[in-house]
Amino acid sequence: MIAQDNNKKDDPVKSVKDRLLDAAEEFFCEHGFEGTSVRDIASLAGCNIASVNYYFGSKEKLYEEVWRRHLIPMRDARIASINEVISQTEAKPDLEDLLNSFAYTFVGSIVGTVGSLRLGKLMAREYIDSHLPTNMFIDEFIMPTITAMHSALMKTCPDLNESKILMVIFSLLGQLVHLVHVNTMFEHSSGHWNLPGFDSDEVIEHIVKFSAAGIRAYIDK
Amino acid sequence: MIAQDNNKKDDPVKSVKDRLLDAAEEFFCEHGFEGTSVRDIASLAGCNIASVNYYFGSKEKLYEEVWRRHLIPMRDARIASINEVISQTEAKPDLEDLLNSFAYTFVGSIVGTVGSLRLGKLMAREYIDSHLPTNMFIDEFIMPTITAMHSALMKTCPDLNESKILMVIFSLLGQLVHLVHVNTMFEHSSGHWNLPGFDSDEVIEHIVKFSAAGIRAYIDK
DNA sequence: AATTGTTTTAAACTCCCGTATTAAACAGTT
DNA sequence: AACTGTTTAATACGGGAGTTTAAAACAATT
Repeated sequence: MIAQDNNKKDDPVKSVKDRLLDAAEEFFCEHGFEGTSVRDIASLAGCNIASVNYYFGSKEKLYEEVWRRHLIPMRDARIASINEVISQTEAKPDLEDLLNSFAYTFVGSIVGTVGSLRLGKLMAREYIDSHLPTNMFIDEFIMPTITAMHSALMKTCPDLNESKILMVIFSLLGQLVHLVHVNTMFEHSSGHWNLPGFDSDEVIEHIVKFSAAGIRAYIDK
Repeated sequence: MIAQDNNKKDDPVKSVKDRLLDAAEEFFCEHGFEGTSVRDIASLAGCNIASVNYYFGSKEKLYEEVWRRHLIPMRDARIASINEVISQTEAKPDLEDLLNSFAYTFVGSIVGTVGSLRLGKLMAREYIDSHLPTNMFIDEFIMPTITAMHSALMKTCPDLNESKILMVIFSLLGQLVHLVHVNTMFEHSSGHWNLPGFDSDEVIEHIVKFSAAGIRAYIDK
């Protein structure tokens, strides 16, 4: 038998279905939906081409499965990190605590571990052209997170005009998404333009300070 | 001869090369590089498939040409808007003026006119998986803009620690890029989740106020 | 009018795609 | 051991991709 390099067939513990999901995730994140073939996936998973259709029915269904594996846990982790801060105390929670907790969970669930690092790219791709069922990404993922942050901010900053809350969430998300993008870009650049001293923790610390000041600009007046 | 609908063959003033560039831009923005075929482009331009290779050599080269048409003007407009503010007065320029001018130029050059609206999508796609020559996007476009903004901020906020300047530029760009992304998303959503009162001008006004406060958090201490 | 160089055309070429088919290998039960 | 349902395997199918080719159409010059 010809040796098959660079695949995951030898992993004895994972089932074919899981190996397919892992391989699909890697390829979808790296090259997008249209950019990856079921042959690529099957080859990396170390199994036959027909397995994709056998286990998932189609390439689209496999893509959706890849998403569902992480979508719900990510969303729940973010919402939980929000609720954790605002339920710690009966009194008004600290703004910096809320921002810090949310920022770390937001970025950490994407770039934290090596295995889920690529999810940032997957998210960004889905932003632009969706291959998921209609608005599943927005409705089941983005909106619940925004809603949780919305009520948390109302409790943390009672004096903040409600019409401005969406704005500050917008700014916060913009910075965090940008951080994820930059992180994923660095992963694949040839490295000749890596910014000096670009440390994720440092950037998060900055985002918290920067955003807290931005939010308070609407309060202190 | 069979009538060819929905193409631009009838435009008498534009050359085949320009029609190809227009058609390619439309398709590349809408469906991405891998998502569009040279047959689509040629059909929309109202010319033969072989014309793409005849005039541009390859699909990749055509894509690069599409970029170059807008890359340089956009970059120059942004840098000019920065320099305009800081050269208006011999004294220290106003921070809000700088941010406001840059923000409007940044967003306006992408979503301002109908014709260049799609550039937001093109940018967003290029962020994720580049089909341009290595780092052409970063080196020729992003970096010069950051550098111009860097020196402008140094002049506007002399007390701002230089190590923090990159951070605040990061935050500013993150919010602006996010605004562009959201704008492009709304363009193609089914509209059932359009945020109430999401007005670009209002958001820019917010970003300026939010960011100015964030920047001053590093100064007033 | 003939010639030359350029542009446009239709068709073919080669390659890879997602999926379907069919049979072989396997695992568990009787 | 034979049967049964599940999983893997090799292969074929129809289609679309980017590119190339060679001839036709055109334009300009002599």
